[in-house]
Amino acid sequence: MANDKKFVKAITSREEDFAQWYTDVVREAELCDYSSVKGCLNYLPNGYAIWENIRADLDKRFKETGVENVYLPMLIPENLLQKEADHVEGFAPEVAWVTHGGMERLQERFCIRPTSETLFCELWSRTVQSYRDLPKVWNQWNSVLRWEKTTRPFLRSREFLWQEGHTIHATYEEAEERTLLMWRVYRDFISESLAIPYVAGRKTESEKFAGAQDTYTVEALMHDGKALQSATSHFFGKAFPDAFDIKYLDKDNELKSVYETSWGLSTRIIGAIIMVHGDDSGLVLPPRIAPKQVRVIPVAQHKEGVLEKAEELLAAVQAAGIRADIDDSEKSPGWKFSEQEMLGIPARIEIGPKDIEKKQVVVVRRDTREKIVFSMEEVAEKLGDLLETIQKDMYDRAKAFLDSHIDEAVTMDEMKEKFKENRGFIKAMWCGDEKCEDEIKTETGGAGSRCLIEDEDAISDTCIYCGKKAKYKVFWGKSY
RNA sequence: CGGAGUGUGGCUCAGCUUGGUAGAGCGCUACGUUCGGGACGUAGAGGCCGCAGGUUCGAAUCCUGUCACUCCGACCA
Repeated sequence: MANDKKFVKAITSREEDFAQWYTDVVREAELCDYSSVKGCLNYLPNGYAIWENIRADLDKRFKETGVENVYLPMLIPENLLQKEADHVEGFAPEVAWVTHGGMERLQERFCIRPTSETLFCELWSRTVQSYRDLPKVWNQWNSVLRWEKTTRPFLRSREFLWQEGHTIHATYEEAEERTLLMWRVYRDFISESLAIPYVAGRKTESEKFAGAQDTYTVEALMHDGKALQSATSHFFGKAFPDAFDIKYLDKDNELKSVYETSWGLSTRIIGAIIMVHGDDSGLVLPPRIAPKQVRVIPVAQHKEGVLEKAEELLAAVQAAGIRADIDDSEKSPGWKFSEQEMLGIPARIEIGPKDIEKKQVVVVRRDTREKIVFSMEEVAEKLGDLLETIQKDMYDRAKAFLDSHIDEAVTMDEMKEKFKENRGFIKAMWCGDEKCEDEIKTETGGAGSRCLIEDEDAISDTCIYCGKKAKYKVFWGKSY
């Protein structure tokens, strides 16, 4: 009777209904709460703490490359947004407008920023005059608003948190270098800190960011076989800055154009962490960004000395530089185990009367559920290594999953068949014609071009769809 | 924006077909017993049934309108 789980609410399994599993995890791990405004989230402590850690880690990496942080307004006058044609066209359908100030209708309406290229450019057009003012390598941590029709927590919300980096440079080469550098920073961050493997490359013409000359993407593979664009770095060339008339006087006394980049990573990445690492018991967080890395769970804590010993252990673990807490609530141990697993805390320490007697503790890994017995003295010092092992194993498992979901195809029939049996990425040749790209997406039931593959040998000479001469090798996949 | 669905204590839902003034489980509070994989007992607190009209002696229930949310598509970080 003690283990009768009839009334305990379990989350939906991943195999049964992946979308429902995702929603269950988000809710049960208390990452966020649906607000009264569609598509806007209440970030709860568990979810926001993950974002804070992502932010701290990434911000450090940015600053190591010379990035400076700034903050620009949330409102953009309509005329500014209109300045770059492709950009307006790209964002117009999904911007929200502020039309009134108090009771009075505004002469010119403001849009709530969907992104801030225009504000940065307007600022630089007034302030950049000399080659001595270059480059500008700026970033801001903020939120943006896009009036999405369909929303899902973290993956697609109307307001979302992100960072948007914007830079201008004197030369084409320098700007391009920066674009590639930030792309590198994202890839390192995502694989090293989040334990998420990826495929990466340049976007096709149709998949590029509105107004960009080149867009470089980092694509992660979710457990259901769908891709998630996890970070992007854009090279704008000088079209955008020229539209805003950003000009500087060079050493040779000539007025010259600047070259621009922008790059961003959003709270969407939290969705990737959930869908890459999570399992049927809930969230599994990579130790490096987990708000709490270890939880101490006393067993039979009412018994003489248990709680004291547990507190002692917690202090020792914290002293070793590990983010740890203790669950000394009145709940049963079983409940606490499940809770710790749901929250994705990478490891727990169980300590009860039997352990104290034997001067040991039981450490349980979240990712594998493996139980390891440590002596009381060594646990604090060995935990750090264990967390690193967990981090590495999580990456390796995800990498093995990704590798086993990458395949290639030469004919459409082969491609369609492979998308049916083994979702993920399929490599195939493409002529470069947007029509073929569209048709491939339609025929495969939604597998679009994810990115170009530019460092590998061709599979064949002809486009998989039309049979004409192939220009590109491409990763195709269904995506979020 | 198309298709489908749902709005009833904090949560999940029953009640609606056939109108009579609101229920269950979980959670919450207090006390007691428990404690190595989501414990149990007893006693409590908590809801003008999404909103606005209408029909009726009487509406959670029937009618009209409206708003919101969820899921599936098309569009997007």
